[in-house]
Amino acid sequence: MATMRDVAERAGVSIATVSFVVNNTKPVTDSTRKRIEEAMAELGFRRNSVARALASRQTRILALVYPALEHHLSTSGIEFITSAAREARSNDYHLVVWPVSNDAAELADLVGQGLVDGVLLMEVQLADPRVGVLQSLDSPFVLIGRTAEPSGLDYVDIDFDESIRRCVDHLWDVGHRNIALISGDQRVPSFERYGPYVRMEDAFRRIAAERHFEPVVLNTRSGAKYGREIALELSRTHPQASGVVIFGEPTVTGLLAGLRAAGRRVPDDVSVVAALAAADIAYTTDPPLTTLTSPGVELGQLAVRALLRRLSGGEPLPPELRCGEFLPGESTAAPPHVAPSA
Amino acid sequence: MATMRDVAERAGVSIATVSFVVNNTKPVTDSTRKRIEEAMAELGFRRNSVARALASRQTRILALVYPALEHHLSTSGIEFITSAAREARSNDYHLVVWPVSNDAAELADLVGQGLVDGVLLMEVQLADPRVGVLQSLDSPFVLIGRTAEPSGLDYVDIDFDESIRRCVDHLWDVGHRNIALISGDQRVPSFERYGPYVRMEDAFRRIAAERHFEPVVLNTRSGAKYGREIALELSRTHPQASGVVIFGEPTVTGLLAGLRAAGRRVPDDVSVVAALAAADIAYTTDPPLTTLTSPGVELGQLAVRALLRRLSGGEPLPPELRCGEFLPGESTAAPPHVAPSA
DNA sequence: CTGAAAGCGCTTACAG
DNA sequence: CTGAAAGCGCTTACAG
Repeated sequence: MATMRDVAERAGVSIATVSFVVNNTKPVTDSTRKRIEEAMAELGFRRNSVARALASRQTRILALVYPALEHHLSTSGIEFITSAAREARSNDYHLVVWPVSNDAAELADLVGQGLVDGVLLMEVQLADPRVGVLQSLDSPFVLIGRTAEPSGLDYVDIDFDESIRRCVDHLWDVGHRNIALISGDQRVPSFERYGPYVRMEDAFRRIAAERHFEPVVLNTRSGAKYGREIALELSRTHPQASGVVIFGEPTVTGLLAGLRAAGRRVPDDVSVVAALAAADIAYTTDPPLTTLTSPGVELGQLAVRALLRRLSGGEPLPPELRCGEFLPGESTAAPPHVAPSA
Repeated sequence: MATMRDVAERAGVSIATVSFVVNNTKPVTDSTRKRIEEAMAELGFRRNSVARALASRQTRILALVYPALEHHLSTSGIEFITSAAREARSNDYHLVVWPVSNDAAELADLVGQGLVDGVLLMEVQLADPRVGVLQSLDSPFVLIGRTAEPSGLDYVDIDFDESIRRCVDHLWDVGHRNIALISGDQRVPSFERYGPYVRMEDAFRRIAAERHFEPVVLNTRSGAKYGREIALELSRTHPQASGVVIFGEPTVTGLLAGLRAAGRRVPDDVSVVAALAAADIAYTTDPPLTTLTSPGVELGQLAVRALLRRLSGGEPLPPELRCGEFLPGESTAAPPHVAPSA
């Protein structure tokens, strides 16, 4: 591999001047720039990114941290990663994946290596020990999600309030008055005070209060298997619930299978809205699910932008909350024995 | 951040000696080792990985290359990535994600930066231009998948032959004689001569010849939507097909929805086997799918090991072909109008 | 067993 | 506009 020294020699200039044209960081006469560019082309020069990182004190590498053991990555999680990696690349950054546990020590160890300029933190808990670690190490970071008190922190997150509102509104509008939310199970260790669960439930209760209906909230672990089980529980404990908003891609497909197994027809007996799922999910189910999609792609991009802004030393970007798209399907209809409201 | 120089000063030794204990690369007396370790602890020393990379000429970073635009990452793709990242970490390596197109120039550009010690190449085509690039750049690499002529190359791949055989055997054993394979669509540009499609179809035809049945092969783009469509096409063009082996996670769920929409019962009218899907998929469908799982986790680990072996300069690891697990579900049964063979 | 020193390939004040 | 030189924080022959 040709180095800057090789290029400089061939072009008859100093390596500093080569650096100036490679990085376009100082004015250089057209003629010497041309000589240097020719030399680079002839030698097939490629700037060594490690040497640059050491000298410039920035690696142009970002880390994506997610607790892989504890949280299965959903389709939207995948979209998020791919989107973040792509946004990073288009800014000449790299993205490393750190599937570390939700444990602060390992994260501190990794950040301490000095390999990355900043960190994207996925699956944030309301009280997340990793935030303190990052702050004390003085490492720039952006949360995907947010803590209980995120003021002053950079974050992008799903707008749970608006998301749940749209799902409930849809059910309400077609006539449902007995609406249940199926959220996640906070008793699972790494999901204690898990932001999405808490925020969805809060939003749901708030909306129920506004609308004067009795909120039914069930909690289940994530996974198709558990979705199947919760379908049975719902039918047993809340047979009157005619509309269901459910979070989690694998869980909702399990729910449909479970409802069918329990002899309950969708949407004739029960209407189901899949909240924050992939758009594709409607095609995978019968009937096609009414879906509020997850804004994974958008959040991935926004998160990287916020982090890059922070790295540039510029004015931090304001937090962003995003909602997915509402895609009507065939899993929702008027409740049984009730005429839809005009 | 404390540097080796700081540690050396505090311990009253040279930085070389500090390096020897940090890397455990030369014998050091117990007493001076102890002094150095104390100094490191007191200063909270963490070795700077960028400086090490420059000096030692290895970054200990691996790249995972996948054409994100062209190929949607499936659940097993994610399992693969997470598994690879974890195996890398447990060997003190990092994994960067390069969602680059299937285009050789961009890959050459990235590798030329010298950021990574080696490359994992996903979604390999039978004639893959990226292989030549990597060879000419002299960059160690491992294929996930393989080209038409992979001899001499390091690779890990799914054992398509055995996978398809297991799926067909299962259908055959319960009495099916009209068996169809639903594979991918090679007319889609980035899937031309895509290894998995070609190999599955070849295997299927070979098995059909052995068993003396007429192989039906349909091709469809990947995605739930297309799965739905292919269900209709299958019913129209091959109504006699009583058993179906289908590849692709989103596609199979679409197929089930489409079959139901077409009024065909699973497994009473048609038996369906999901080949190389996530184990979880059975829970998401009604009936639960009979599934041959994808060995994503195992392959991720094997691929990284093969690459690390190559980097170590040791004897290359032999290629590995892996099959998933066969998980009987409820989507397969004896064909209609035919008693199962004793 | 330990140290002095060169060097990895760049960037970046500083001078001119 | 261009160059000489220090320095980023390590590793690694080479000596002793």
